[in-house]
Amino acid sequence: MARARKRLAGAAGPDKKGPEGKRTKTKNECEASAKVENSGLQETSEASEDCGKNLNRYWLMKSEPESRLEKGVDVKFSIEDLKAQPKQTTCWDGVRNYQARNFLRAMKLEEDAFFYHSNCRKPGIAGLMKIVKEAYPDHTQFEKNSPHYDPSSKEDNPKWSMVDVQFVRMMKRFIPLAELKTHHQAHRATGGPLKNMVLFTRQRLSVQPLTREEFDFILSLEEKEPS
DNA sequence: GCCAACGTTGGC
DNA sequence: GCCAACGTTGGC
Repeated sequence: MARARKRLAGAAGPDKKGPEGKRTKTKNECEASAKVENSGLQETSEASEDCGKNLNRYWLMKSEPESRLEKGVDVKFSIEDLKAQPKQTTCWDGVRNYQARNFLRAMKLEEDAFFYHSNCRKPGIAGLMKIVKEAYPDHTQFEKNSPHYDPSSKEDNPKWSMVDVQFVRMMKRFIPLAELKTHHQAHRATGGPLKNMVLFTRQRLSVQPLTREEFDFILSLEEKEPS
């Protein structure tokens, strides 16, 4: 059950109603399957380009590898902590942002996700994990002692979700945020694969999608010398 | 520790 | 429904 507390996502705090509702965007042509009902994030491509087989999506999930107390509870959870879990699996609890939650709900079994270290001395991508259980209610929203307790959420209509993730491997080398940013900035000029990477276009979003091109490009960086 | 970015709250 | 105040995220 992992005591682990992942980083909550985005602004926090209890809420009332949430910017839900007007989630309409959808890519209709692909129908039912992979629709991420969230704002106008990944505007173009992605979801729509592969109605055929790869409805697969790729993800980046942030967690804090260094100790920090939140309501008296240490929220530290690094990739080493994930490796140390039974079956190297944990539930990704504590996400309290609607956009991030909607991405959690869009995740499918076996999809890949980068494990990102945030709010630390060396921010960046540390490793790879995969989704091993699709979205279900985050129990910590009902736990009064949890830093992520949400008194406005009711058991018969849970507001927040989580998925289970399993460690896959470490990156062959750690990919620092600064390096990703350098590529992002270059790609904005050249039209390269990281030009729209959500890590830079939507700050503070702790669960985010990547395109296949972004995912593959980042994997290719493993083979290169640090820039 | 600073502070920019940005989501949320609540008065009006 | 606008928008200023406020709180959080997270790099530096």
